[in-house]
Amino acid sequence: MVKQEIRNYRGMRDFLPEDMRRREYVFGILEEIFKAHGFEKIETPAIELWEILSGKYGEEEKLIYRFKDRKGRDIGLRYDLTVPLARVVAQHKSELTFPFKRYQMERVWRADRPQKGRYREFYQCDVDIVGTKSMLADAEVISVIYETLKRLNFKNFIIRINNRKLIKALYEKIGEGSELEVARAVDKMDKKGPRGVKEELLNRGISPSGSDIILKAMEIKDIKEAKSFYGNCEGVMELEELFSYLVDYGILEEHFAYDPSLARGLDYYTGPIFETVVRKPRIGSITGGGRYDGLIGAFRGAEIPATGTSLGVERLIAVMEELSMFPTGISSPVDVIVCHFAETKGEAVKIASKLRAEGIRTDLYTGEKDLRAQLGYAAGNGISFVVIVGDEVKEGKVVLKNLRSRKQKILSLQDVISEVKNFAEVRGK
RNA sequence: GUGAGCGUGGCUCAAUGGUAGAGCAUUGGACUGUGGAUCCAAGGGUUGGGGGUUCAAGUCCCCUCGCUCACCCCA
Repeated sequence: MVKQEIRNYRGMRDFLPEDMRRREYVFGILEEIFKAHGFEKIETPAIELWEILSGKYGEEEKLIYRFKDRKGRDIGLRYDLTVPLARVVAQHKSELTFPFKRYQMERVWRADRPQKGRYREFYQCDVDIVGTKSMLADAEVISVIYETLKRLNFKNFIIRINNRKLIKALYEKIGEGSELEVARAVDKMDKKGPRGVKEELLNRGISPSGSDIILKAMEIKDIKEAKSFYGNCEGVMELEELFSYLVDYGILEEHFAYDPSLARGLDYYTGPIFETVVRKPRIGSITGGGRYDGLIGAFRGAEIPATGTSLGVERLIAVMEELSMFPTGISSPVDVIVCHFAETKGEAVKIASKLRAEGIRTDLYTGEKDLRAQLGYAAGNGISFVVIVGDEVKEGKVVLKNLRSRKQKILSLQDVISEVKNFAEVRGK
């Protein structure tokens, strides 16, 4: 037999139990918040027909995993959850009620080169509202982002907000290059500063005077200034309305801001765009989204407006890990483990069953090692309570040992149940 | 796609161009009911792969594959 490589395909990860505990904690909170805002969950296939995916992402299209099936049909792995949503809406329009609020938490694939916080297979969590042009929908989406981050205990985050219409207006104002080139250059403000952006603009063939106008627009600090710069255009009015709602939602001003340099790479955005950044671990954006009124129309004649965001769970987790933001309570999968000796295995099974029937999360030691090793197993899994089934079982008693305090007592099964339940409840809060 | 750094037992890492090693893990034995123990012993490697320089290469050079980080772009 030829020695085979045992490894993952590049950019693909295995999630071991320890990883999954943290992941499910985050997923659970996301889902809780989505549901609390009236969003419903859907799922769509990993594979889409190529024609569904093609032409939606601009230059990003080269990062789509593309294959042929056995009959030579052109297919691809989904690149995000927004285009599949657009297909679903176009395809099942008559079965949906609008405005349609849905969330989705699934894998997406990108044939990118991996690096910190970036993988070829990763989960995205999308929340979108389809079928309304109201800025209230955009505000609702931003509120979900805000509530989620608050709930996960994020402190230093800022939701940057801009409007594609203002980038377009800026491009029309100077009438040089293309909207996309202006967007690309302006987007580098964060990393390269004004001088770097100017250089980018000049390299892209935009005149010095045009560049100066753009740089001036980049100095705009708030929506009021934007109004005097752009006039009473649609882009400004939308943002004005949006910002007033954000205040109504109670979103603190330190957590959102008008940012003229936010552009976002994807082609399909048409209105307000937003993304969340954290200062501390340098990891790029943790959420990104915006309004895409034209995308669904690309599948279906009639235009259906939509807005939404994607939350980058992988990056949320990366930040939380780096800043030790996970609560300690999620370290143990069970409340109690039942340990036993050669002569008491049968009794141990019965006791474990009774504990489980009481709704107590119970592990039963399934190995063949001695008590010392069984306690080691319990400690290694972060389990708080051990029930030791020994000779005392003849008198209807077992040993309940608390691994944290190292104290133990001989109790009846009833007393064990109430003691463990008590503890589990306290910890649950 | 571009650039940089790194590849040594399953894992973490040693080894001036001069006999490939340690710790952990694994397996067997000792230890009969209290925190992954301890003691004894064993197995495990074409130093990612290929070529070159040299009396001699884990070490130097070239190619290739892989990993990591950055750029581009993105979550």
